[in-house]
Order: sequence, then C-alpha cells, then structure tokens
Amino acid sequence: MLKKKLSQLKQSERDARRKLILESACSLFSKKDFRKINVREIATEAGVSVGTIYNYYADLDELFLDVFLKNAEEISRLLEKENSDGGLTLEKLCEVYIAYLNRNMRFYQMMGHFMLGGKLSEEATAKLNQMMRALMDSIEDILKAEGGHGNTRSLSHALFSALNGIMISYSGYPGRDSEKVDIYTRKLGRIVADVFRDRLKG
Amino acid sequence: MLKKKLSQLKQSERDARRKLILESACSLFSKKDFRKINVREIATEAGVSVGTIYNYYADLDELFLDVFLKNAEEISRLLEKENSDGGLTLEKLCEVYIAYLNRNMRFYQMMGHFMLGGKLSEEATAKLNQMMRALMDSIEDILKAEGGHGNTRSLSHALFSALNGIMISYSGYPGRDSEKVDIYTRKLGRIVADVFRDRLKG
Amino acid sequence: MLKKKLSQLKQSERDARRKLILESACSLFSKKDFRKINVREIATEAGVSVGTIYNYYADLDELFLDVFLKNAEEISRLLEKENSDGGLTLEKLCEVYIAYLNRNMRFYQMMGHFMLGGKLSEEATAKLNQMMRALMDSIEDILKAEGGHGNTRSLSHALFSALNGIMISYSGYPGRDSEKVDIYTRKLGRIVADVFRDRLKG
Amino acid sequence: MLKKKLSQLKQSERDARRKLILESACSLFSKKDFRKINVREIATEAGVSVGTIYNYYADLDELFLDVFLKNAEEISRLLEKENSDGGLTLEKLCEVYIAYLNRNMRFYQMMGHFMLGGKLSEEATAKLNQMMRALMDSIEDILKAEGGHGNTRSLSHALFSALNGIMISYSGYPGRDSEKVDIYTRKLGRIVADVFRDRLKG
DNA sequence: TATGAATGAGCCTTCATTCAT
DNA sequence: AATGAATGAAGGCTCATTCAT
Repeated sequence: MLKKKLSQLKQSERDARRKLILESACSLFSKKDFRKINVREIATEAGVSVGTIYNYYADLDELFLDVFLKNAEEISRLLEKENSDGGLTLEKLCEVYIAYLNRNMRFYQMMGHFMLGGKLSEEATAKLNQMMRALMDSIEDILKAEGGHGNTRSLSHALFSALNGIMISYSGYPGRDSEKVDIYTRKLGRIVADVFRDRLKG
Repeated sequence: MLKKKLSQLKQSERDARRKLILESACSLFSKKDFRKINVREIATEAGVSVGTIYNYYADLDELFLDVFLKNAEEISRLLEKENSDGGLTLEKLCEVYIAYLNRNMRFYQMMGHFMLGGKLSEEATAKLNQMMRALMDSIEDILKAEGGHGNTRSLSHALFSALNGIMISYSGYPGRDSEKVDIYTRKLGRIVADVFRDRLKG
Repeated sequence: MLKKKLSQLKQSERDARRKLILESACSLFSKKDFRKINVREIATEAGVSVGTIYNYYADLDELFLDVFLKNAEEISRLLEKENSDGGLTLEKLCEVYIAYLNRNMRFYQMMGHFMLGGKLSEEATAKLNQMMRALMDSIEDILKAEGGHGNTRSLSHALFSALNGIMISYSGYPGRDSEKVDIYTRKLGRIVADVFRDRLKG
Repeated sequence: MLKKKLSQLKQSERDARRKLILESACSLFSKKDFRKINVREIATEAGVSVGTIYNYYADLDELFLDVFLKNAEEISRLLEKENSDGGLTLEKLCEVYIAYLNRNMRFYQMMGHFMLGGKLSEEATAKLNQMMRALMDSIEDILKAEGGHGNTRSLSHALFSALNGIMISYSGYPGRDSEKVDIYTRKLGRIVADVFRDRLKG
C-alpha cells in the first residue's frame, strides 16, 4: 500500500518535471523561431540540465510533438469552452482558431514541421493522428449543428485547411507588423466563415 | 558601342549561369526535402563550385527565394495558359493549383519557410510582394469573371489561403502514400471550389 | 555471537549480489563488444539499479577487472581439469586456451583494455598480477613436465604471448566469419605448440 | 599543359596537408592513449581547424587506419633496410619488430582497435588486408631464406602472432616502467626467435 | 543499502560562408 | 569571375558518476 503510494508520488513527480520541460519549451517557442532553438536553451529555460531533457524525451522531435499536442489540446479546450458557454457558431470557431494561431504561431509552425517531414516514431504518428481526428470531430460537430449535410467530414477538412492556409499565406508576411497581421487574418477568417456558412445553408 | 555589346554578352552569360544554378536547385528540391539540401549539393548538381553560387546569390535564402519565385511564375504561366485555352473556371483554377503543388512540394515548402521567418533583404521582400500580388491578380480576375462582386481582393486572398491550407494540412501526412495524398487533396480542392463558387452566385 | 552470524549473513548476501552483477556483465560481454556496453545495460541485465553497481564497484574499470579475473579463473580451472583428467600436454594446453579465447573474446578484449591503459588501482593491479602469476605457474608446470629446462619461466611467458598474439592477429579479422577464424586460430595454436615442443626436446 | 601542372600542384599540396594531419595524429598518439584523443586535439596539433580534418578524412576511423598503415609501412621499410644492409636474420627480424613496437605502441594499439571491431569501410578493409599481406610476405621470405620449408605461410603467421602477443601480454603491464618493459619484451623476442629458428633447422 | 533521476562535460560531425589563388 | 579548401561555431546526443530519498 505504502509502496504503491510512493510509486504514485514518484510518477506524479516525473509528470510534473516533464510538464515543466514542456512548458519551458512552449514558452521559448513563443519567443523565438522554433527552428533556431536548441536543447541547451530549452534546458536552461527549464532550469534543468541537458541530460535531463533526454530523460524525458527520446529526442527533440518527440519534445516538439508534445509541444504541438499541448497546443492542439488547448485549442480543443478553447472550442469546447466556447461551445458550453453558449453555442459555438461557425463564425466563432473560425475566430477562435485564427486568434489562437495568431497568439501561438508555434502551433502552426510545428504543424508545418511535422507535415513536411519531421520524422516521427510510429507511436508519435499515432498520437498525432488521434489528436487531429479529435480536432476534426469538433469541427464536424459544428458543421452538423449548423445544418451541414452530406460529406461533412471532408467539408470540415476543407474548412480546417482554409483556416490553416490563412496563416501560412499571411501570418508571417515579411514587412507587416503583428497587429496588422492579426487584423487581416481575422478578416480572412470571417470571410472563410461566411463562405462556408453559405454552403451549409445552400 | 562594341563595349556595350560586350557587356551585354557578358550579362547574358551571367544570366545563363544564374539560370543554370537556379534550375539545378529546383531539380534538387524536387528530389529531396529542401531542409536537408546543402550548398555543396546544389553546386555539384549545377556543375559549378560552391564559391560560384555566392557570386550569384548573397546567401542561400536569396537562392531559395528565386526558386520560390520561379515556381510562382510557372504557376502564373500555367493559369494564363489555361485561361487562353478557353476560359479558366474557378474549378479549373483550384485543380491546376493543387495539382501543381502536389507535383512541386517545394513551392509550398518554400512558402512555409519564408512565411515562418526565412530572413529576406528588403529587395527580396519587394520581389516576393510583387509576385504575390501578380498571382493574386490572376485569381481575382477569375473571381470577377465568374460573377464575384464586392471585396473580391480579400475573397481571392481567402481562396488562395484555402488552397495553400490544403497542402499543409494533408500533403505530407505521415503514413500516407503520395497517390492517396494526390487524390484527397484534389478532392478538397474541388470542395473549396464549390464552396467559393456558391458564394459568387449567392 | 549472533551479531557475527548476522554480519556473515549480510556478507554472504553481499557476495551473492556482487556475483550476480559480475555474471550479468560477463553474459553481456559475450553478446556485445564491450566498448559499447554502458552501466545502464549492465544494471538492467543484472536486475539492479545503476547506483547498486557503484555500491559494489568503485568504477567500471574495477568491474571490468573482475570480469577479466573471472575468465582467468575459468581458464585455470579448465587447464587443471584437463590436467587431472589425464595429463595436460603442451598441445592440449594450446588447444584449450585458444578454444577458450574463441568462445570468450571478452577475455582477450579485456586483456587488451588493461594492457593498453585501463587505469587500475594499486589493489587491482595486485590482483591482476597475482592472477597472471598463477596462470603462468600452470603453464610453466606443463613446460617442465614435458621436459623443459633452463629458464622455463620466460619460456612460458613467450608461449603465453604467442597464444595471445594469435587472437589479436587473426581473431577479429575484418571480413572473416567466426567459424573460419575458429579453425585458423586453432591451426596456428597447433603450430605454436609444435614449435615450442621442438624446443623442449631439442 | 599548364592546367595539368596546376592541378598536379594542387594535388601535391593536398597530399602535403593530408600528410601533415597524419603526422600530427601520429605524434599525438605517441604521447597519449589513442582512445582518449579527440578531433580537436588532432586539429590543434596539426595547426588546422576541425573542419579541415574532415576535408581529408571521412571520419576518425579512417584517420586511425591511415596512422596504422603509416606505421606498417615504416616497419616494412625498416625490415627491408635491414635486409639490404646485410641479410635479415630471424633474430634481427624479431628484434627490429619488437623494438619498433616498443617505440610505437600506437601501432599495436591500433591493431587491437581494428582487429576487435573498429568499423572499417570495405575500401579500408582492403587496404588493411593488403598491408598485412605485404608484411607477412616479408616475414615469410625470411623464414624461407633461413631454411623454412613446408607451410611457411602459416609459420610466418604464427611468428607474427607470437611477436604481437608479446606486446599485449607484457608491454603495458601496469606498474612496470617502460625501460624494464623494453628489456623484457626484447628478451621474449629473442626467445621466440630461438624457438622458431629451431623449428626451421629441425 | 538500493534506487534511478540529474548532471554536464565531452564527443563527433555538419555546413554556410569566406577568401586566397 | 571561378574555384574549393579552410574555417569554426553550433548542434544533438551520450554516459560515467553522484546523491537525495
């Protein structure tokens, strides 16, 4: 009995440490292009040694994936919250998602990284797939709730694509300050919402 | 007079050499993840020395930009050709663009690279902007031709975003073979076309 | 009285644990190049923690030495057994030794390790010396029994050297499979035996 | 014509630089256990940058092999010289070889390294084999010249083994100073020579 | 005494860029 | 203008050993 509690304690401690590393990495990613961040920086930010990072993650890509998943969860939670707060409309979905990406470019950057060939273990790929499916479920639910019919799955994929595309096309646009980017991407988000809403009604 | 011709000759030689490097880089990028390509490989592929690359490009990012621009031009040319071949519908536009991206992932990869922080000189940024504007003009023309009204500029931005988004969201999906990716991204392209077409009519 | 027994008990437990570690290490070394084995692997193989290893050995070199000594003892025991089984000829000695080395490359590898600079404590050096002397005694006994005279000590050293040399010169030869190595090293062993036998008779 | 000379010049410069690196490495190896030498040290010793090392050698193992081969060549040259100076007896062969190893422990260390699993490219293995064969040829020639008959090949292998074995068995013996080692290994060398000479006559 | 996470120096290797020829 | 060897900072990762529990 005691033994069990002890091992639980240790496990929770371990979880806490892993979370600490994860959050430090997240914090770093929000300050700096993730392609230019190295293990040593992450370690310093987390207040641990380099070796410790590798006690919790097999390699950097695994840590990156965790950062990505954490963000995905945050988005899901945000959407759910909005939903329970009084109905998540298509417009709101687009707004929330775009706003989130603007605040957390890393999510989008990571998506690009993994989608374009960041090597992942099979296990990691499975995690990634599961998360993506969950996110797509949320979107599909909204489309259905708003009157979508037919292949709502593909439609939600198209919507998801459109929103992501806004970011790649305009977010990091060289020579624009972040406030303008924010405003313009939100505007595009509204357009996308409109366009897809029409389709649901039609 | 003679002097002028000579310098023109030299200039054209120079242009030819630069083109050679550019095309070799393109060729390489179509074979291999561009993040794993280094200067030496490009030099070898082009049959020149490493130093020569730097005689034509200040740094790698400038070369990357050129590759990107070359692809953008190709796309523009493709669209124009389709247009003169008998009217470029919205559907055709989406199809051609997606098909192009599938054949030339590098275009999309580069876009990601620059949008996410590839450093560019002011001159390069100007070039990039000009190219993007031209591409957007083409798209806007089509939207107008198909009955679009109101802020067709932003609408074309939204459409462009949606198409790009398809690639980031589904193209490199770990564990899917390229044929399936091709089929599915084309399908999403059609959905996007439908969705935007509805809006034009509505 | 009781106390003494208890401490004896504890001591024997301690001995058992140390033996366990030692044998696990031996087992590991027979499967894998010892230069690529790390403490964690040894600990895992032994079913103990990394820290425990250090409770029994000051550092890895001390453990390596123990592995080496264990092997030396095994060889001595083998030779003795052969001897009591009916007279250990020079030929038999060479055969048994070479066969043993072929089966237990680690012995030879460790010898190389220590001879070439594995740092040893004074105590460890003493152990090593004692073991070597015992082994040399066995060999010298045989040389004497077979009619050796004069400086049989040095002669036994030379014989020992010759046998070891066979291993370094031919055992790991890149590109030869282990069966062929086995056959050829045995052949060389016989030659060495012949050569030294001639000397004893002459 | 000019071009050819120029490229020859460059090649010879390249060779010189490679030689410089090689010799610096050799020099370092004679001062320090080669397992504890790293690229930076070699680079510093050679007065070049780390990167330069890799311009001449694919990896460290390739450099190590070159060091080894250089030593092998030196030995061959020494033996040849002795031979042309007035006949290389078996005794002289043993003496020269042992003396060389005592002066250049690295040769022996490297032999151990490669024989026990230092990974080599196929090309490198070929080089190694060729060198060993050449050395063995020299030894066999002597055995024949001294009246050896029958399978002199294997006999030369056995002799070579015996000499190498002397080093592994006694050279690095912990707690003996190098002068004593020198004296004793030479003595063993003489014994080995005697033993093999008897065989030739017998 | 056993544990195993934490440590951090240290290692090999890469590669964009420079510059002497 | 072309060359390509030299550069050296930077990076990811390993692992023997320690030490708090």
